Amino acid sequence: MAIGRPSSSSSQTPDPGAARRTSRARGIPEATVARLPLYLRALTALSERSVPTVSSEELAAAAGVNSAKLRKDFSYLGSYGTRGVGYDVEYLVYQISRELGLTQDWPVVIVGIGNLGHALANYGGFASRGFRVAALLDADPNVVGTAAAGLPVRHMDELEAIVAAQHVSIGVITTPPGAAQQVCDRLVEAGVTSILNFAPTVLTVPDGVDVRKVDLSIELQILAFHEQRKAGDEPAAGDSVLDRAPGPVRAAAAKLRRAAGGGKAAEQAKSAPTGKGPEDDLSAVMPA
Amino acid sequence: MAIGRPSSSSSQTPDPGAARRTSRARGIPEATVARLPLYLRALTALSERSVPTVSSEELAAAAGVNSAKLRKDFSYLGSYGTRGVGYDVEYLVYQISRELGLTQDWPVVIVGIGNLGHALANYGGFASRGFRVAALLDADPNVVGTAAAGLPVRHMDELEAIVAAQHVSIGVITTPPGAAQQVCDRLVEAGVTSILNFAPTVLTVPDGVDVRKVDLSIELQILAFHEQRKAGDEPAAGDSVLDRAPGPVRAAAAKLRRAAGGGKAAEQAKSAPTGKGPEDDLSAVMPA
DNA sequence: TAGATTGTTAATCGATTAACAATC
DNA sequence: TAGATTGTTAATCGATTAACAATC
Repeated sequence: MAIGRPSSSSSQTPDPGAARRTSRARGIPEATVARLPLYLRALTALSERSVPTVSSEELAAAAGVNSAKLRKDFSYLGSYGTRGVGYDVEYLVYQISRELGLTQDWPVVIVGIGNLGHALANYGGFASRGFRVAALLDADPNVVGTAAAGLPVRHMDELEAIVAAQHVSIGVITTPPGAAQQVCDRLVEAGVTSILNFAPTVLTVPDGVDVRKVDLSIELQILAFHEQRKAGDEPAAGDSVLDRAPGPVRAAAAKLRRAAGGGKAAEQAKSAPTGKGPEDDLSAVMPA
Repeated sequence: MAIGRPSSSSSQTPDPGAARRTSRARGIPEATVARLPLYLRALTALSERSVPTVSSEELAAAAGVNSAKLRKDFSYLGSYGTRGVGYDVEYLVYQISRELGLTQDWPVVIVGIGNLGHALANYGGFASRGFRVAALLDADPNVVGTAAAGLPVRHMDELEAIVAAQHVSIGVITTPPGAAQQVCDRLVEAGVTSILNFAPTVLTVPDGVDVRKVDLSIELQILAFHEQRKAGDEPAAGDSVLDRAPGPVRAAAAKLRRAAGGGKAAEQAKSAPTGKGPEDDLSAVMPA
């Protein structure tokens, strides 16, 4: 009954404490930190339109949150508003930028230059927020040497030198899932302490390294869950009556299935789209 | 002090209630729904290795969560385990797939075929979970007619016909931010009721339409926040002593700045990387 | 001053976690 | 039976929200 890699040290999702404690040290809840970029984006748009001040109600609407939450969030940063008036747009842009660490330069490396790596390399929203692409890296000799977003793709072998020379602390992984842990290990070994992982893999990292994950398919699955419930409250086709039977009946059915060494449920599982196949193979998208 | 579009109806982030209530109707908390895809992925890997059963401890490690949370999550689905033994892998794959609605076919349209649209069109993780790309759409005549992932890119004008003919209920927006709301409106008008938005824009949709958002830059900003705190607990450069002064002093300083019509803080904000510039312009990434 | 809006309080709600009885 | 592991309970924690006093 062995499974894959034991979680020898901390991995991404299971240490909500690490990140939480870090921010709690300055008293800013993680949920608030996650919303600061939304506020910053809305404020930047106002700034570009030369709007001098904005109320919590207006800014909340622009950011897509409710105003009580916004005021609560801002209260963790300090008292930056003026009662009866609102918030000074420019000042708030600066304070939030500073709080998020965006007033400094953050060199990042992107590893795995497939379509997604390309998309990220070209993403204007990075550069405008202090993130600078220090290097694009790939293991594939056919990709190395090509250009993406005006930068040459360099070989993975140069990783350590680049990280050291440019003081890179943030790495972005856009490799196929099979290469992700290995790439992660090398990034960490080279000195990277924050990783943004686009590969559908659970990464294991030492304490002190933060991993965040963006999963292109999970959001779609969550949408499907809710969509299914809109259509009429019935479960999907291919359903067995047993699946909705009371607990004890279900448990007995499960036992029978196991005893039969597969049987009905296993057949259903195999006919389901999630059964087998090249799961999560992003090689077409993400050469490494 | 006017800001952009008033939130005439519900928009994505501010209605945590809508999605929550939908799932609560069947008793499954939203946080649990969001983890089901993680469990499914781990289980699928076990299934491919022909592992027959798995304990909550092992599966939790593979999915990157703690085992108490996993058992609690599974308890909302029913009693699918066997005490002393664990969970039947194939059966659980099927049950979670069914719960997420992945045992049925979900045709999706992708609008905006830049690098990111390409990456998504090629993403193997979609097809293997019941998501079928019904059409790729773009407004740019130079893009229309080219091929991506073996499919022809079709013109936006065909949107309504495609959605109707193929019963598309899920749309993916990978356009530049300026086009996103307009595209969203057309999707909704055509009958789409779930939207996955990659454009850095707050979308406004009518009740009954779900929007989820994937933001390529927000995760990086959250990492920067934590990274900044690792370096030593000092705020970034460009800092004023006033910024860390007690509340009343800060408030007074803010008032002075406003009275002076900008002054020090505004200058700092302008020199900060988030000040001005082509914010969120993904046109290089996402032609529409 | 009167009106407007912030910052904070307190109640509520949902999520997490450890512990353990139930039971295979 | 003895060992293993689930499913559930209850405590704790963090996040959300409405309401309103403070105050511009």
